[in-house]
Amino acid sequence: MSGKKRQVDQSEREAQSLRLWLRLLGTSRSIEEEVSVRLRTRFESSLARFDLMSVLNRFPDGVTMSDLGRHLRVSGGNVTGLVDRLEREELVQRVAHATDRRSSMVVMTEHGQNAFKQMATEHRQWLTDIMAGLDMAQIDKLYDGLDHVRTSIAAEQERTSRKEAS
Amino acid sequence: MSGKKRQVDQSEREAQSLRLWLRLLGTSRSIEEEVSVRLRTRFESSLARFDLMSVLNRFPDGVTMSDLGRHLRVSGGNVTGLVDRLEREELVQRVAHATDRRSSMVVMTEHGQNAFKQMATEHRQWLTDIMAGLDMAQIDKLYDGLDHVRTSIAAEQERTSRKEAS
DNA sequence: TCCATTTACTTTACATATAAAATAAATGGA
DNA sequence: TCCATTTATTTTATATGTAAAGTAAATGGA
Repeated sequence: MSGKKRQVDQSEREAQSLRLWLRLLGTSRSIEEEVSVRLRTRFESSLARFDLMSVLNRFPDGVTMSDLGRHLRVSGGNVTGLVDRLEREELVQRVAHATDRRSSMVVMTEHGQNAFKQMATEHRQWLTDIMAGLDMAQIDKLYDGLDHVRTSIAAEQERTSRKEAS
Repeated sequence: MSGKKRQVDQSEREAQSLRLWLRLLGTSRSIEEEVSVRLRTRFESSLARFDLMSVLNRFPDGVTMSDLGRHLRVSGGNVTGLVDRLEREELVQRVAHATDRRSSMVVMTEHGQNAFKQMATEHRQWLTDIMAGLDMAQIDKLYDGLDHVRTSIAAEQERTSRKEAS
């Protein structure tokens, strides 16, 4: 009878995994949507632009286009378009690279820095408001739980890439 | 001195809320990317298409364009484009509404149903593999934690909409 | 030095997303 | 019945995303 039991467990595990994923995706999209709407209505901006400016804020000396793509985990073509539009609004600027003529360093303009500071302050408050129903212990537990998922994804990707290589 | 203590707590709460959001977003995007890549390479499909077909699978008698938009939480224009492309590949079909000439019912074709069944089976297994590092108790706890966030978002949206109305 | 290869970035074609305007049909009073 | 309003969908303009091809510069041996 233990064969049957294992089958039921496996099916239950699959159902639970799927349910967790759908809840995770739904929660994440709800917050993304809420934050997107606020960035648009308050600042005529977007998550993509805010994320890009966050990276530039962390590296005041500038970041190359390709490093931007790596930090944001998006393609080079995407970075080109985002920087083009932010540059048109004079929030960021491409600066010639000192030694590599293929490369450009992207930096925030002073206008960009001021705009980002305002956005970051409000953004922080929005997230605090959104999480207001959880106490600090719950937040910590959830954070740790998500960290387990992160580790588990990495392990699965490791398994998959090893299988593909063979 | 309790004023100072409260300030520190508040700042700590903001930092934790932001950290949780960044982890939630990162985890969700990692899985989305993993699933997207697999849907593309295995089935030449995408999350958007899979989600749309999931709704049609739940409602075998068909769903109107506007109901599709509501279920998927996307705009009408987006639904039009997705259904156009799926219809071109004969995975779904627009059928005239029985009584409302403005409306069309979208249904899956038999080809679409077969394709969806295959995708759903593998999709379920992918998520199980991705969550393989967590035991069932951890999955349940995480699910409950995310449910708290869901409730908290709803409460915040309630607060915001009440404020805007006044 | 020369050149094959790699690296950095842009361009192109396309999918997916929104908001806003357009179109057409249904609906609910006066 | 008539018409103002609402509802259902599409169209348009634009942003954001990818993959793949193209361009130009750097790099690392022979």
